[in-house]
Amino acid sequence: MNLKHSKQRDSIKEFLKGRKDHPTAAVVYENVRKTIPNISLGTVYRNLTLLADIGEISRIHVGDGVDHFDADISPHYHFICRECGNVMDMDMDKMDLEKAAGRNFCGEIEYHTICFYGKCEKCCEASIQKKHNVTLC
Amino acid sequence: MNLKHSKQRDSIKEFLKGRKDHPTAAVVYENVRKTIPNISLGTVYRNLTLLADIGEISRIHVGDGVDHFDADISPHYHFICRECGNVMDMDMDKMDLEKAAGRNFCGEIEYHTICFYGKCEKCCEASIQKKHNVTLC
DNA sequence: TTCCTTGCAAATCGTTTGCATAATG
DNA sequence: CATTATGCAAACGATTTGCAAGGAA
Repeated sequence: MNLKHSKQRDSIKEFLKGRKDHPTAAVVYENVRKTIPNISLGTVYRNLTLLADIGEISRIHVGDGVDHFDADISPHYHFICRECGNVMDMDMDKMDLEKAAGRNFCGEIEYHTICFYGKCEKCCEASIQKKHNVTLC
Repeated sequence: MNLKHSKQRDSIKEFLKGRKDHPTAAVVYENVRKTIPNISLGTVYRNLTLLADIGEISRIHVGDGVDHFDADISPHYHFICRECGNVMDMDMDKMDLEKAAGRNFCGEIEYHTICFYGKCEKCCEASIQKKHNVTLC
């Protein structure tokens, strides 16, 4: 399978590279549409799938029923805010868990993912503000 | 909201308790149907969602596009075979990752999930058999 | 009787796909 | 030219929901 260039794919890649959050296909679509107004959702999905398949981006499952995409393919973990749904990168080293996991396991472990869930900084502040009716700086 | 008894919900719970794999709603439906032939898929979904919401079972997202359910609500990690799709429990201690994760993170971490991906024992054996055209005992 | 639960079918949501046309190399 | 990519719309699979009827407290 030989790839050919397309401005649609380039725009999708470029948009994704400029984001540190983890946009869904719908978000990618809405944004790339500003540059290429007649791009179709199908094209966005096709390219995201293709880019993920060839390893240029990664597809993230966080359990909210929607796929998220990430231009950062270096190994890292994610945090998902249960309040606002935001998906963010965790600033922590990749753990050497596969050796420990393999101790009681017959089979081949290829990789692992970790998702942390809770309340993000913004949502923590928001709930404090709401509770005490104050504005934090 | 007060719960009332129903044989449908009881059957769903009982079926789930008897399984160590992590059935999907469709699998639960197919099996509970053997006992209650006219149960509807909607009822299965409604009850699985309810049971998960009240914490009697847990809903697992492994990234295959389908929700899995688990009667074992004790903290543990999962392995997903990329060949056959099976979801199995990992026999390893829960890691104390949240302290390390919280070091560079402002916000509240409530819990975390880990999924290991690879090839399960069965699928490993199957590919060896295929490669060497032998039958392992 | 109250109101929770069900079965059924239709609706919804995210994603994929078929097809004719356009763009790339 | 051969082949890949696109837009569009229809199809799809998993899950949810509205509603009238049934069942538990």
